[in-house]
Amino acid sequence: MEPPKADVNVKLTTKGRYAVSAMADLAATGSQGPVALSDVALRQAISLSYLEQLFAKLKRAGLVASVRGVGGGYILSAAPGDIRIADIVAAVDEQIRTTACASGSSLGCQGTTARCLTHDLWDELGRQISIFLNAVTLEDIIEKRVLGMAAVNPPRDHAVEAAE
Amino acid sequence: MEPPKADVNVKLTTKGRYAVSAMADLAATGSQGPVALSDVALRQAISLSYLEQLFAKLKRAGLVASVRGVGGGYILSAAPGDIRIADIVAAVDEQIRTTACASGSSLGCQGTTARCLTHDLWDELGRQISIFLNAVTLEDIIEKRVLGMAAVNPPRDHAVEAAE
DNA sequence: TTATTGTTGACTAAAATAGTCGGATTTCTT
DNA sequence: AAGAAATCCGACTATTTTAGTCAACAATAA
Repeated sequence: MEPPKADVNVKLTTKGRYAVSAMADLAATGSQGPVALSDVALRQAISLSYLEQLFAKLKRAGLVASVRGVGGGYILSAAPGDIRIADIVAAVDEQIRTTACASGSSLGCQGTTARCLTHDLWDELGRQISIFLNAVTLEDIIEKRVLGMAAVNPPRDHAVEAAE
Repeated sequence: MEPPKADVNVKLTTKGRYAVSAMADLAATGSQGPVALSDVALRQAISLSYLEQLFAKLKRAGLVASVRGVGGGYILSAAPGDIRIADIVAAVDEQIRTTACASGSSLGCQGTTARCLTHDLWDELGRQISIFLNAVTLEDIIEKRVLGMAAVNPPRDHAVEAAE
């Protein structure tokens, strides 16, 4: 029942998007056999060489398995419903350097000074993103079950009201 | 009662963090008079010239006002409780180019093909982040009211359970 | 044995990020 | 009037990241 390691630092680049797109492609098309990257490259309009790089990382992370030779390709290591988007992004986008103060441990920075007043903010935002990406699986994507999950507890009553 | 324009594309760089830190500094220290950037630069350990760039944008966005000359500096244009983090980030980090398919309008991409299956995902994540940053104000930060706001509605029941 | 596919690693072009630098302008103080 | 303290302004630069390319090699099925 312990939550998945809520990796606070998430980086969101097109690399991560490509990886998720490719994985979704795999989930959607490769139900019975391996899918060749050249096919994925065509469908998703991503260069083959670049896909190879991404899948090397995905494989290293244990998210896919490969079959070499003619008729080979890649297959998901688990059911689409068991692969979380957070895992994909984490496998491909190397962790962000935690800029200023190390998030997670407020040791480096004194919260007393104004210096690291924003520490909690980025920490919480990272957690927010992480929770979202951990809650969505490949299956959700191909079943289009993603929309309308937004719900955040505002801190107080001034949640949202004109400001400009 | 209409929600603030939920800007879906948020970019999160250190530039945005610096801006928020500096604004929080302003909110915390400048209750009665203008605060000179050189002071902020010292306290937040950001280069003065860089701060100047940031505050030019913040001023252009109407978030701060400036007082020139000796004893001058910057002051918040509104009460800390009325300045949302989303506004600060938006003022400083120019909008991300919407990579592949324009988010918001699914016109460019056919959701039918596997091509843009992930469209909804990034759309929703952007909305998620946006909601969060719109819900937090400068006041929340200096009052340390930010932690523990995480709450996302998972799409189904498989919300969070082992996957590796 | 040959075509197909994955595997690896080095290399590169372009863009974004994170600044720096020099000077000009305004205004307060003396 | 002079000088100091501050904002303004624009150009320039270094570093890092992104998004690839390229070439050679390895495994495997037909």
